[in-house]
Amino acid sequence: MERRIRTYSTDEGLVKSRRVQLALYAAEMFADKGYHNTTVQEIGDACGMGKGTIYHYIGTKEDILRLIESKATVLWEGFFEEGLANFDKMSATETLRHCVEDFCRRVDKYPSFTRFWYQEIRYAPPEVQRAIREWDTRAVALFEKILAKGCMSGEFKVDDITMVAHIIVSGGEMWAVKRWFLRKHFTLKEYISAQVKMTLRLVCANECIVKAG
Amino acid sequence: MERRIRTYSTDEGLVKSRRVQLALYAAEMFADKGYHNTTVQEIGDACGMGKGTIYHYIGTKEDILRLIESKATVLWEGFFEEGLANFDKMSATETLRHCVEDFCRRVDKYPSFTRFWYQEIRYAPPEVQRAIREWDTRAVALFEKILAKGCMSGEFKVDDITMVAHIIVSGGEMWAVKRWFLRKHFTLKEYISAQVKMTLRLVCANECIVKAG
Amino acid sequence: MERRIRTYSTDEGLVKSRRVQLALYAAEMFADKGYHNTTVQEIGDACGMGKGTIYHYIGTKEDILRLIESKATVLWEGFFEEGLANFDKMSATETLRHCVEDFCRRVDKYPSFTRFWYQEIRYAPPEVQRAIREWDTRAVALFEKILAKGCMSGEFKVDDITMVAHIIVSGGEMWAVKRWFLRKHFTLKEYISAQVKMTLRLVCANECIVKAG
Amino acid sequence: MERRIRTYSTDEGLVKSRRVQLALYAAEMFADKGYHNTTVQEIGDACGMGKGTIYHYIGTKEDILRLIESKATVLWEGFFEEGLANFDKMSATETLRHCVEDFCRRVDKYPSFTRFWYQEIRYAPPEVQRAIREWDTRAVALFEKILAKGCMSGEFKVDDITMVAHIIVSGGEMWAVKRWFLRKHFTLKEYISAQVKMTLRLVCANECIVKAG
DNA sequence: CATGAATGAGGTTTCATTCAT
DNA sequence: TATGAATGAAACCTCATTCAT
Repeated sequence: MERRIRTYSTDEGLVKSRRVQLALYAAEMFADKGYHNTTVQEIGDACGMGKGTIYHYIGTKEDILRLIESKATVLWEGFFEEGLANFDKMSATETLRHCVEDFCRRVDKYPSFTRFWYQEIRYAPPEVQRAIREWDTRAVALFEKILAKGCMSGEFKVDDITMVAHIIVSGGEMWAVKRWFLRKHFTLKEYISAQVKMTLRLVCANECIVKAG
Repeated sequence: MERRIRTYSTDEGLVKSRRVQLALYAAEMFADKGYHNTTVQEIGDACGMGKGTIYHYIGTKEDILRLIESKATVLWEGFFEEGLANFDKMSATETLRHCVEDFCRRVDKYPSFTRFWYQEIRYAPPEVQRAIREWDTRAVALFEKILAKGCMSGEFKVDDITMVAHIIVSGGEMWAVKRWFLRKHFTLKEYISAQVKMTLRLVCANECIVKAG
Repeated sequence: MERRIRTYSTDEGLVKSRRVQLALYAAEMFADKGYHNTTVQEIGDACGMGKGTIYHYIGTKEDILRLIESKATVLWEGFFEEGLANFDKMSATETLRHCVEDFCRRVDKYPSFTRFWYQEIRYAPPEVQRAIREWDTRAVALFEKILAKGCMSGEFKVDDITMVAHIIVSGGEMWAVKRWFLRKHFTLKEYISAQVKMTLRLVCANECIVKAG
Repeated sequence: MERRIRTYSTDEGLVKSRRVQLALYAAEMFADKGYHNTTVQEIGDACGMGKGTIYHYIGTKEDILRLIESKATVLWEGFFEEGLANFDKMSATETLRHCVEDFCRRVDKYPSFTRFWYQEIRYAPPEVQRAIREWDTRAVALFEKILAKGCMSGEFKVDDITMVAHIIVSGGEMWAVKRWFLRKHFTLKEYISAQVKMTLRLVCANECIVKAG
């Protein structure tokens, strides 16, 4: 997707590095002030680029949204692969714990990305919206797989796999989205451990007796 | 807060009704297209008001955000009171179930409010941001109270009350925020029942054995 | 063509009058300073409209070119009809004389239109280019018809009708295009009479003997 | 005029050749797309020069217009001299025929010069405008001289020498300016022969009887 | 000498807001 | 009271020009 963005430069390395710079600063600023409250000028100031320079590496302000989206690859690099890599050697419980932790840590590492996608997605062009939701869906799908395996092995007992997977993913994302609240009460470590605990409680086989339903 | 918004009209009833109209239509439109992609003109068209007329009842486009926030009272009307009203007559479990259900239904009734607050809050003036978060915090506090009571009565066993309350609230809100995903998999009824089930599982006293944490 | 131009106004009469105003002033300015040396601001100043007001009646600066083209109808109104109306009552010679005169006078009345089309046509969108050339072609065709009739009646003797028609039309247009030169040497009256004389000389039946060819 | 254009180079030969290159390519491009739709970048691409290199040989984009004008010398090289050189040996008719032909051929050889001067002259600085019109005026003057001689010798009979000279020159220029029309109907050879014929008809001594004037 | 990355002035366009009717 | 025509501030974007390499 990034390939199609206009540039006046032919130095591929430079283009790449400038775009990374732009995406990083802009994601931060968009998450903080919103896409429409951030001018190209300001982004330029933040990156130490002139307004005109920016337009050597993008064609449109909207393209910055594309850049940010394409930086998601960095954020998720290895997440989906690693999660499943050791599937055989580890128990489902271990895998789940590992993935929940990893997921939360990644969210914490680039919180602006998550906030961005919750908040600014509407201003992005449709392909970007689709792409971002795709990531989300993939994450849910990963956890579905893990849960399914755990159920088959008898480690887990889950009524609705999709629902639990969704809760896990949303739970991780909240760390970025509801920062203002969560940071007041938890450290990252605490939050992660709570998420893990909660998750395991939701899936553990010897279910507590729920009196009504 | 709404009191301070400029109006050229002296007919209080008219002011009120016009503002309700504005808030309703605008909330919808902002949730759909975003604050900055919705022009005053369009809002006027949607409400059947001329652009000029709108400015008889507000001073600034931003004021519409204030109106929307103050309409939240309608959304939450009775929620906090009812939740606690029958505290004595009902068990904590019953109260919890009731409140989770009620919460989800309210989110479902005006999804644009929730989406609005997740997505457009950044464009609102600080007092409005604070006010909106206040609602959120109040909801969390309500569930904290319920959980605390349940713990004291021995019905529940919860490690971290705040965390669970937060999960409940976020879970409800997700119904509006992740519509695009959840509607594909669940009806409102299913979602609510899953939320309730999950919640109870998280708090039930005869806990499942979690191996690590 | 004008129909498709964006406007925010619904008052059709107003739209029309504003657009006429714009077209007139802009044609003048474009002919004088060129499309690209004339800012929308300046056009606004000239018409006594604010920059923003202009954009209530057009969507794009380019649209002004469309407006100008569509004002050509006014310039040519009646030209093609009248020319042929009295075809039966008048001799071909009389008709020719009349049309040449009329053509020159029209060019003189709105010289900026002709200069515009010689000079700025390249900046106009393709449909406008086509439309303008269409007018030119129609004018040539009119003279072709007159010449053909004269030839049949024996009044004229013309080798290449198209060529002569082209010369007549270009000759008239030059009055606007080469103003800077022609005005130094001729008045409009003189120019017209010279054009007529030249034309008749080119078509008269008792041809002079051209010694070589 | 060209002398005054800034250069950072001291190698006069290089400067000259670079400028010729620039003028040729740019004239073409300006005639095709217009001065303002042609970027310095594009001119550089066309000539195989870097954008920066161009600015070693000119000071301003406008200077390219100066270069183009000064390349007109090439176009007209010999035209004025040759025309009059054999004035004594040839009849006025022969001279006239020769010059009309030569004029048309030169227009055809570098049509972009003519189109350029009809269309982009307004974007050129005043001295250039004056210079270009000077060429035009010189051409008219040349034909005036020829016509005058022919009148004196009795070969021609012309009412208004200036007018006829103007018609000849414009007629030649039209071959470049109204290409889109003329090429559909004539080859260069046909056009030239028609121009010659027409010219001779306009000046021949045993005039046809024109009934009015 | 040649290059192209960087710059910012200046243009177009949008849209919240005012104000006369 | 209701309207929408008028406005201009402020945003995006282009591109001539400079300058370090």
